Amino acid sequence: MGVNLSHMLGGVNIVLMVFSAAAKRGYHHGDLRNALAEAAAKLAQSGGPEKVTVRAAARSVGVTPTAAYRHFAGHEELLAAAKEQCLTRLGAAMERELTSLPAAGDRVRLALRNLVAAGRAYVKFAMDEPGLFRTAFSQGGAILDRAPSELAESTSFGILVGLLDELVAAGYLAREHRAMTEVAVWSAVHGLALLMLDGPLRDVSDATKTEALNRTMLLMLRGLGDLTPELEEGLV
Amino acid sequence: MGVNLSHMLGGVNIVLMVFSAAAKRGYHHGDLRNALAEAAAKLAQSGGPEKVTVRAAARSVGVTPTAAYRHFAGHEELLAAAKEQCLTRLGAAMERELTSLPAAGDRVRLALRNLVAAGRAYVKFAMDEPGLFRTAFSQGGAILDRAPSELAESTSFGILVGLLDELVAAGYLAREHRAMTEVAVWSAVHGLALLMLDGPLRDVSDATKTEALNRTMLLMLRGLGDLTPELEEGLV
DNA sequence: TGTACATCAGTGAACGCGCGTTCACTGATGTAC
DNA sequence: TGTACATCAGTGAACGCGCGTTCACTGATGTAC
Repeated sequence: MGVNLSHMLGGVNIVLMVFSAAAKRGYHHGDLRNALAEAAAKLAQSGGPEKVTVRAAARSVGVTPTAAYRHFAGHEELLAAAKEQCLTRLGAAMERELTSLPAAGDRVRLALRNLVAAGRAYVKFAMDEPGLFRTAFSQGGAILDRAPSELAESTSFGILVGLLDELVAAGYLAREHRAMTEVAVWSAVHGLALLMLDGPLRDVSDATKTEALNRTMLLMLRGLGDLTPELEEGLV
Repeated sequence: MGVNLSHMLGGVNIVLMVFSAAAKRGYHHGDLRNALAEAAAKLAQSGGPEKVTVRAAARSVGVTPTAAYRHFAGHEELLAAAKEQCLTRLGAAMERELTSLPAAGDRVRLALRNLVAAGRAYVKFAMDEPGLFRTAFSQGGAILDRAPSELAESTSFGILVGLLDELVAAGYLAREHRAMTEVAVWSAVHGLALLMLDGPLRDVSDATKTEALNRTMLLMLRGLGDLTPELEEGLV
C-alpha cells in the first residue's frame, strides 16, 4: 500500500523507492529526494550534464518542478547530486574490474597489472558511459566534501592511491617519487579518456584507441619505475 | 569611408575589419563572417562554450541575429568557428613560448627542455584562458578538416609531433617507441590541465599545482627514455 | 481510542528569460547595356 | 558616362521552446490531548 516505511528501513532507501514506485503513489512520494537524484543521474547518462535540469528530473519522476525545491535548493544542488552519483558509478566500475582479477603471482607484477586494469576500466567507463563520465567531471556544481577516509574507500581516486601505495610497498615505485604521483597517473588516464571522447581521437578506430591506451599505459609504467622486459611481458 | 576593400586586400581580413569597424558602418558590414567568429571567440573566452550563441555574437557585433544566418548555417557552425579560433590561440601561445627560449646547449637537453616548456605552456594556457581552453575541447561543433601539412605547422598537436621527432633524432626516445607517443604525452598534459580546471585540483594552491605539473613532467620524461641525473638536473 | 490541529510535501499557474530559427521585407551594391 | 535592375546583405517582428524560480494554495500526515 506504499505506506511510509522510512522509520523501519532507516538508510535502505533503494528498497523503499522500489516499493513506493510500484505502489499507486499518493500525494506524498516518500523518497522524492533520492528519486530525483536518480532521475538526474539517468538524464546525465543519456544526455550529459546539460540535460540535467530541475524540470526534466521532476518530469521523469512524475512530479511538479516545484516539488523538487523541497529537496534541493536549486538547479546547482541537483547537478551536484548527479555528479556525485556519476563519480560513485565510476569508482564502482573500477572496483568491480579489480576484484574480478585473480590474485596469484609476483607482488610487483600484480601491482602493475592492477594499475593497468584500473586505467583500462577508467577509459572503458568513459567510452561506455560518456554522459556519466562527462557529468562526473563537468564544471559547476559544488564538489561535496567527504571525509578523507570515506574518499579512500571506493572513489576512483581512492583506488588509485591504494594501488600506488602497493607499488611502493612492492618496491617498484621509489618512495621519494611517491608524492603527487596520483595526480600524474590520473592525468594521463583522464586526458586519454577525454581525447577519445571529445578530442581528436574521437573518430578513430577501436584498434587505434587500443594502441593509444597501450602506449599511454607503457609510458606511465616506465615513468614509475624500472620496467624490465620480464615484468613488461604480457602486461599491456 | 568604409568602402569595401575586399577586392584589393584579398585575404587580409583583419585590416579590413578594423577599417570598417572604425568607420561609421553602413547597412552592409563588409566582413561580418569574421566579425561574428571573433565575437564568438570573445564569448568563449569570457564564458566558455555554452556562452557562444548566435544571438550573443550578433548582439556583440551590433547586428540582427538573422544576419548571422547569411554567414553560418546555424549555431553549430558558429561554435565550430569559435573552436577553431581557440585551438589556434592555444597553438600560438605554445609556439610563442618555445621560440622565446635560447637555442644553445646539448641536443638531447634542448629537446627535453622544449617538451617540458610546451607542456607548461599548454597547462598555463588552460589556467589563463579557461574559457578558450574549454571551448577548444568542447563537445559538439564539427572539427574542420585541415590538410595534414597545415596541421603540422602551428597546432598544439603539430608542435608536439615535431618535438617528439626531435627527441628520436637526438637519441633519447627509441624509434620503436615513437608510435602513438603524441597521444600518450598529450593525454598526460591534457588531463592535468582539466583536473586543475574542473576537477579535484581546482581549489588547490598554486604551489601544489606547480608540484603536480612537475611530477607529471618527470613521469613523462622517465617514461620516454633514460633520464640520467645529469639530464634531469635543472630540467623540471 | 478519537479528534483537532500544526506541519509537511506536494499542486497548479504563472513570471521572465534567452535561445534558435524563420518570415516577409528593404536598403545598398555592382553590373549589363 | 548614365541608368535600370538583379542580387546581395542586412532589418524587424514573430514563432515556439524549455528553462529556473516563485506564488498562493491544498491534500496528507502524524501528534498532543
